[in-house]
Order: sequence, then structure tokens, then C-alpha cells
Amino acid sequence: MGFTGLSRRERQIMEVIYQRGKASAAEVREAIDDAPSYSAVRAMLRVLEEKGHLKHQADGVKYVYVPTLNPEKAKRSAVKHLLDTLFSESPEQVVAALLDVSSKRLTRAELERMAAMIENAKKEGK
Amino acid sequence: MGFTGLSRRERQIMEVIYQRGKASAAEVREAIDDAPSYSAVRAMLRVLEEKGHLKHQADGVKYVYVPTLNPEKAKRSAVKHLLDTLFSESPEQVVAALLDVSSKRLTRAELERMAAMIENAKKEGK
DNA sequence: GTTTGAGTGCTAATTTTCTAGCATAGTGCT
DNA sequence: AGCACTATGCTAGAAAATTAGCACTCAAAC
Repeated sequence: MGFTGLSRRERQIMEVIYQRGKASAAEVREAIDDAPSYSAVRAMLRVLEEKGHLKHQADGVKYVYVPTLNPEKAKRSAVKHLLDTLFSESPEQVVAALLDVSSKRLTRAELERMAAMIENAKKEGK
Repeated sequence: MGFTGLSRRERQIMEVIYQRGKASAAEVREAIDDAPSYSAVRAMLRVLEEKGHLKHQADGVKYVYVPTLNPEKAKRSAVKHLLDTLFSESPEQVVAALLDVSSKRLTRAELERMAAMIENAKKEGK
């Protein structure tokens, strides 16, 4: 499932939670730039849980929210969505943008590992 | 600018337009799954234009809408956002997901080109 | 030149999203 | 026990998004 179907705030909240893996209402609120009230955040967490996007665990007295969807699926789904919408199904362009955006931070080792993954895909696709 | 800040419908519409490069109100409507009325689509196109995300050109009698933001910037911005939220700043994981999602469609030539891009990045990062 | 069709601009109203605030409960401190 | 603090559950209301519908324009077909 993509983020389509979520309202603006809901999406913001889901993003924070995916980013951190899990988060309490207060943490979500802190992480949002133009954050709404604490009450509002709590209300929306409840709604997101109702809709099935989140579940919560009691951590001591408070609730910690976690995505329902397994992270790997979420990632694949997001990449697929990106391919469909912005990249006209062209994985190459994604790689290009990726290198462009993160070139400064990339170490040689990381690049090697990426190359290895691609090498591997070549073999498999034989 | 990412899609943050847009409402659910607005986002859907922007995605359609990025996907196709440009689109008329009728085309946008057709491309949306659970589409609202034609009027509704037109109204939102107008709003998106006011907000500066779209501009329109007259194509004969009708309007064709085009993104304001240059496609390259949009792509970079989207990839960056994805890195920030779901991928903990790890470009490798993006490549992994990408190969995973599109493995079936990838030709050898495409893989070669990706490999070449990475090779190139290695040299530059020297 | 008038009728028809496809388009636009606008506005009022509905629906959804978003928000604040109050009532309540548990914990820890004194 | 009483107080302060930090939670939660809930609900009413405000604000924003979404929608439908009408009035109008223009071009082409008749």
C-alpha cells in the first residue's frame, strides 16, 4: 500500500514513523515541522490505527506506534510508485537521480556494493 | 519541492500530470481511479495553478496543464525525500529495492548502463 | 444564424480533515 | 492523602478540501 489515500497530515505522520521505525505521539509531534497540537497528533494516530496503517504497543504508560506494513514491502511499494509516476518506468533514471542526490556522501565502498548488486542482477537475468 | 503540503486529491492530480508530462482536465480525470467529477478536477487544477505547482497552456480551445517545476528537479527532490523517509539515507537500499521491483523488466543493456553510471561516480569521487 | 458540443469561470454547499479542550487514570513525590 | 505530571479517550467545532451545478464563450455543423 502506498501513501495514496492518506490526507496530508496523515502522510506526514506516517513518514515520521517509517523514518524512525516507531514513535510516540510526542515524538511524532516534535518531528513535524509545522506541527499541529499534541491533541491533534494523538487523534490522527488513532485514525491511522483504525485505518490499519499503524498499530500501537504500550511502552510503560505510553503508546508507541509502529507501521503495520513490513518495512521491506513498504520500501518496494514506494520505489514502485516512484517508478510509475515520475520515472516512466525507467530504473536507470532512478539510479541517475540517486547518484546525483547523494553523490557527496557516497563512499567508494558503497559504490562497490551497488555495483555488485547490479552485477548480480546481470547474472541472474541470464 | 516535494508533494508535502498537498492534499490527497491534489497529490493524485500532480502525479498524473508528472506521469504524462502534461494533461487536460479530462485526461486527468480518466487517469484517476476513484475519480471525482469533471468539475472537481477542474477546480483543483485551478487551485494547483494558483499555488504555483502547475501552469496551463491553451491547446486549441482547451487547457493543457504542465508542472511548473522542471522534471529533473522534481525527480531529484522525490528521490531525496524517499531517502530521508523510508531508506535512512542509504542509497544502497534504494538500489536493492529498485532491482527487486523491476528485475523482470530489466534488460542486460539497462543493467550495463546502470553499472556504467556507478563506475563513473567512482571515478569522480576519487 | 442558430443549434450543439466542448470547453471555461465561478460559487455555494457538502464532506473530510484537522484542531482544541475537557474528563479521566496512573505514577511518583512529599 | 494530596499534588503535579504525563498519559489516554472522547467530542464538538473550525478550517480546509472536495464536490456539483449553473452561466457563459467559442467553433463548427447544419
